[in-house]
Amino acid sequence: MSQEENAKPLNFIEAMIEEDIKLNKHGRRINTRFPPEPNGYLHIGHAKSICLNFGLAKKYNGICNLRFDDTNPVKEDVEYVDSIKEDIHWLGFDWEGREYYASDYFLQLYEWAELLIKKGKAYVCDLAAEQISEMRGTPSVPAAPSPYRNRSVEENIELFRKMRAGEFPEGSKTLRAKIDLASPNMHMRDPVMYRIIYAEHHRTGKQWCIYPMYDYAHGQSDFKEGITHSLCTLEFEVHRPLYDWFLDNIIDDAEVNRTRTRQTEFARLNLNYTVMSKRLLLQLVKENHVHGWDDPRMPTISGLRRRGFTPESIRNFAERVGVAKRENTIDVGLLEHCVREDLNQKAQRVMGVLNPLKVVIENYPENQVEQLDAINNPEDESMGTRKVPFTKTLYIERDDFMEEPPKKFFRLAPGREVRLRYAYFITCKNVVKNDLGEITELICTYDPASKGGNSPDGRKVKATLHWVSATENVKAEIRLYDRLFSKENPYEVPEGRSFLDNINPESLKITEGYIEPFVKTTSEKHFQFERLGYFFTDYDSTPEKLVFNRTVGLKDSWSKISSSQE
RNA sequence: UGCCUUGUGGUGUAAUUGGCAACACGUCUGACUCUGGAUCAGAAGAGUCCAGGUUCGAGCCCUGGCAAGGCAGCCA
Repeated sequence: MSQEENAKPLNFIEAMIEEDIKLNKHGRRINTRFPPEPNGYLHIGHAKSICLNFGLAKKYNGICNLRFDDTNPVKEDVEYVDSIKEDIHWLGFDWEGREYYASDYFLQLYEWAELLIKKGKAYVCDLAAEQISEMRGTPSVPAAPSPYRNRSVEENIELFRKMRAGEFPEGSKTLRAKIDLASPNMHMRDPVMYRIIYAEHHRTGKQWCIYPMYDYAHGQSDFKEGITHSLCTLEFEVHRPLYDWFLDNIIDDAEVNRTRTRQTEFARLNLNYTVMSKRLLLQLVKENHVHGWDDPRMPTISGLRRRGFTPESIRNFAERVGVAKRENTIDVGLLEHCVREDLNQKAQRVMGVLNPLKVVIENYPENQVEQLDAINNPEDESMGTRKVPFTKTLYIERDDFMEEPPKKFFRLAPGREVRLRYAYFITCKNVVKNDLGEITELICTYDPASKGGNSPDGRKVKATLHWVSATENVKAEIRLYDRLFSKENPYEVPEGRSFLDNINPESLKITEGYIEPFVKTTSEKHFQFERLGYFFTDYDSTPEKLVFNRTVGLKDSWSKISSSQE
């Protein structure tokens, strides 16, 4: 551990771990786990948990397991386990072969269930789901006892074995823990441990027709793996007494129980301008509001990856949001800041014009093509330089010209001189318009002495524009992504409307752009289109048809000024 | 309604045996600049949910409120 890391304040989980280490609670052993249910794609909220669990293990010389919480075969699928593994690896973490499944422990769990039955701590209940629900009472009214609560151990064992053998129809019986019907904690009112489901499990196939509930599986799985710190989100807080109850009643060794796995809860990540629940993300996909789980507008890890986010930027983000127990909503601005910070250091610079305005340099030779030197990354000299072709007709960005420039607009205007990056100073001489009065092209002159971007007489210009040759360029499809929702809180809707009404209609704009030819010859994938933003080569991109996704725009102080002037 | 958890600048996160509330993002200045980017320098912005109490001194301790979230699936 470096001194710098040492100096950083600890979050409450780190403080707890350091205390445990000091007390030698687990013999200096630290073992965390990341326990996704394979029923959906991972999102940025999971990334926080992944960074936390794997990060803690790394920091304290421990290990972190990957464990799929696959106790509900009707919702789970291998498609999801594959994507989850890919995402974790992409984020830069490795479980080093410790890939486990709750379903690995089905037999052990079953045997422990028989143990609890024999101890008189569990019973087979014939009540239907609705009946159990009705009899459970309310937080202030105790539950009514199931009429099957006092079956003999022998009868319970026999029935439970028959459940396992497939002798009863789905939903007809459950195995319940016998705890406390009057507990103010609803989870302690004889919770269901096993239910009958005749569904094929993605790993165990048709081997089982009874499946353990989360509460009955999670703590024991942690215990089996020797997990020392079991971290989960706040909503599991009320489950902790149950987590402990099962282990307390299964394990007879007091010393083991003193030092065994313990659950600790932290607040999940929320981001504004997006939704984070798997259910809602699934709905967006199924109803085609987005183009799949990896749509670059999705807060999924695969979506962020396709958008052009880097693992480093996401890890950094997870670090900055911190870990605590209070509910929070992070500004997406922070996430965006983290990618810019990372990409600023790494991205290949390139010039591209998205909304072209034709410029003719009237005093430039007709068919001349000059190859000018351009710097690949001013933040990283080792990335070298490239050539950019300059010709008589060029494109500049329409936004970079104003016929009647307001105060503080420094760019091109009639009679004004600006620099074309890495090229020449040009002066706007004439504005050409069509019959509708729309500007169709600009007639400019250039100063041959300013080649490379500086004038020998020391003349200064106030602006530097990006540009691309109108004849020497490559066309590309540009996908301009923006926030998926136009409301900071997408759930905030008038009576009877849904979060879908808050989808930002401008979250995706597809346009065509002109990029300097270099973009076609490089193997780089992340680019900064100078003065525009960061762009990432989409999976759909081919040598014949380049496709770029806008990851995020550059910080733009002019847009602030111009919008405040309105 | 019962139980559990949480209340610190706009947003997050700190404040290690009580000792002038710190850091990041954002915002606003200014410098510099061949990206109105980056970088650098600086500023504004909370007196810690409220009310009492203990103390020389309370964000931290005590008492009483208030607010927000969670829990009543054979989901996780």
